[in-house]
Amino acid sequence: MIALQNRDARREALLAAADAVVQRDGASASMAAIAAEAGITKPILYRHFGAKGGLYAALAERHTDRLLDALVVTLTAGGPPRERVHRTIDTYLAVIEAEPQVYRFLVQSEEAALAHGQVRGFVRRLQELLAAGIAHELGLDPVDLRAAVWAAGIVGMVQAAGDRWLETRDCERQELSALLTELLWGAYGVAAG
Amino acid sequence: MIALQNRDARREALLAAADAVVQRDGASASMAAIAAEAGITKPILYRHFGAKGGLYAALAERHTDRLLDALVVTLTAGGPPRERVHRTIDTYLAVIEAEPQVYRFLVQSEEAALAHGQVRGFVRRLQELLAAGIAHELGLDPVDLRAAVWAAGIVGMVQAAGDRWLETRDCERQELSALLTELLWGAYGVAAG
DNA sequence: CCTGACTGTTACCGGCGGTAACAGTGGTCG
DNA sequence: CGACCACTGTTACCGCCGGTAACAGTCAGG
Repeated sequence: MIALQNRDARREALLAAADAVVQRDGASASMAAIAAEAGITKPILYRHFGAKGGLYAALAERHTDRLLDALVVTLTAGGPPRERVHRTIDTYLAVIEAEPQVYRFLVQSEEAALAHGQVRGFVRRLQELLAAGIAHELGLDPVDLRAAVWAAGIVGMVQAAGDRWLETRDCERQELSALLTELLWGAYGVAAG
Repeated sequence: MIALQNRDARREALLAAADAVVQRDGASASMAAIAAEAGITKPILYRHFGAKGGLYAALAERHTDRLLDALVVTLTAGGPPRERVHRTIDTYLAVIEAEPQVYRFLVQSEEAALAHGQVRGFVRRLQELLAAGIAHELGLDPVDLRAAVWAAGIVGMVQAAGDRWLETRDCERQELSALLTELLWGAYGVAAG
């Protein structure tokens, strides 16, 4: 039975079409639009992905895996902690700069976050990844409260600043990542006293 | 003409009904459900608020004004900067703890954020408020890039950590606000080296 | 040639946001 | 008094969405 082989290829093609539509229309892409982009009709989409959440989950997984891999690379690279953090923040910003529509889809779309109950939200996975890194670096238990809270806070910090930057574009990317690294290293506390 | 007087009272009643439905059903409250809660039908809602975004904007404004007022009070209170920041974070957490549904509505609802193009998103207003505070405290220009970026980052940090905490509830509120204040004062940088 | 699995379609369902068009009601004028 | 008018309220509809049932073509294997 060669159907299974074609099935996977088809699934990839459908995901590519969905990706194109999301990049064009934003997170409000409708199933009919995605089906039209792929040159087919809605029921085929539903046969492949179940509900809309399934498609969104599969779509999100592709991008999150890519981004998380890139972040792991920079996070686990050598060098002093501060430079490593700076490079990691910059990597994140570079990705959201290159594909803002995809990024908005990952972060804002409720469907992607609540998808299938299986693929957790992109932000959640990022927090967990960073929490593990922090716990390892500080010699804490992997499920330490401090590591988890700080990871969530740092992810939110970079994400919110990145959101704002995508809309204002009022500085160079390097400058933004430098400012955030400073903030993370206590520059605000020092300046405020 | 006493209609105008009644109009405002009616508007308040409708907002109260919408508030009740949102608190019960979350951000996915439908216009029909809100109308039913108020004992009327949909077109009346639309006559008062235009589109759904208008209602959501009005609803958001109520809560944001209350919350922003509370935050301004703690932010502008006396005391050393670190204690002030700690108290402000704790105020924010207390509010989202007391009314998580309202909070989710304010932060997650796209309608509230994009509402009418007029009432900007709650998060945006919070960022601007904090940016002004930081710029004032550090003696910077009110539109200084550093203040804007840091404000956005800090708001995102507290919000993300608060989100996570609402779901896990794995510590006391005071502990969480203390951890976030530490992070803001550079504890992570110090620990990481 | 018939059966059955697979791929594809059309046509529908219920629910949503939003609106048009009409019905009741009570003041204000000639 | 009746004609008018502004206002409040309703029902009934539109188009779009996510999701699905039911049917049509195609092709392998007995």
